[in-house]
Amino acid sequence: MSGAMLKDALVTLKESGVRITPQRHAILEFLISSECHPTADEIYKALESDFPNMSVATVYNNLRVFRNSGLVKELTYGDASSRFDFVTHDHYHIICDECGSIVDFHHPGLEEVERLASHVTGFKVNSHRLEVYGVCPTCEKQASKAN
Amino acid sequence: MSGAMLKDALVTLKESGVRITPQRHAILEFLISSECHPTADEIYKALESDFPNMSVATVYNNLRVFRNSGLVKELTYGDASSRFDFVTHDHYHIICDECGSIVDFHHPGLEEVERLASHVTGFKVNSHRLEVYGVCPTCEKQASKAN
DNA sequence: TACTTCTTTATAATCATTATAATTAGTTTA
DNA sequence: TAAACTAATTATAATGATTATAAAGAAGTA
Repeated sequence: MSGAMLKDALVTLKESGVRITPQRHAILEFLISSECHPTADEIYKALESDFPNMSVATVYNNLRVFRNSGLVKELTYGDASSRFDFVTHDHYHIICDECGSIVDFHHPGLEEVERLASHVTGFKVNSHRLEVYGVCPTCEKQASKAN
Repeated sequence: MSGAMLKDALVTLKESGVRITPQRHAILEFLISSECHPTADEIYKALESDFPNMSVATVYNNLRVFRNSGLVKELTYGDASSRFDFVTHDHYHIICDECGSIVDFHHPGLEEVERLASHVTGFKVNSHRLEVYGVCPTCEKQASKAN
């Protein structure tokens, strides 16, 4: 399960010539075990006790390394902090407009949309990004209580 | 065409109690006539000659006003500047990984995906965001020339 | 062990966006 | 139309995420 995922990730890195440092190991491990798509700062804070001297720059640098190796996806939100998601199987995100919580859901890939887009625009398609927005059950409950 | 769109937009604003200032008029007009999803700064620079004293804050403030009125959509990209898109009919965007250019394309709404996401997660769905990424014909051509 | 190279750290810089306070300008009402 | 009220604009400073830089440290290699 998650142990194997970590091992695979480390192999992938090594094969592309990236050194495995304790910091990289810890960041990867935290990302894999994390359920909540952390920000760079959350990772930094979570590892503070184990790595009191680690710099925020190290977190950012390594997240970029992981992203370039295809191990990690960056979820961007304008002015707010990016969130980082360890890539496992394909999934999409649904995001609460009220509290910002992110939940995974699975759906077959949208190849048909990619094909149409490519056909209409002449682009060579690489990937797509899909997010659904709404109100999570918790916030929905609180809203109905308030009324 | 675009004249009517501007008029409609002004009516919408007035009806929701938003004052029509020369700056707002100009920003809206520029957004509607623009084909290229400008950033706040691009709008600011484009209107500099007509409004030499206008502040960047004014551009940001008004883009937020327009967004809250549903006239404008904000396209966010992590660290980079947001881009702003006057809402006409529903369309999606395809974005070049090389040069960043954004092209519109039309596709029926993804209600089926929204339904599934809602069913699986228990969220009440409000909206979704879909973007396709790839390489535009221009960049593709340059790449093949380089080889 | 010495050397080269990559990584980390600490810190400063950058840049988009927002907050603040003072001034100006729409809008309303007498 | 003019005073009065309120919202909008301006100029500027502040914020906060991310990146650049340079020096110090650690990993891999001969």
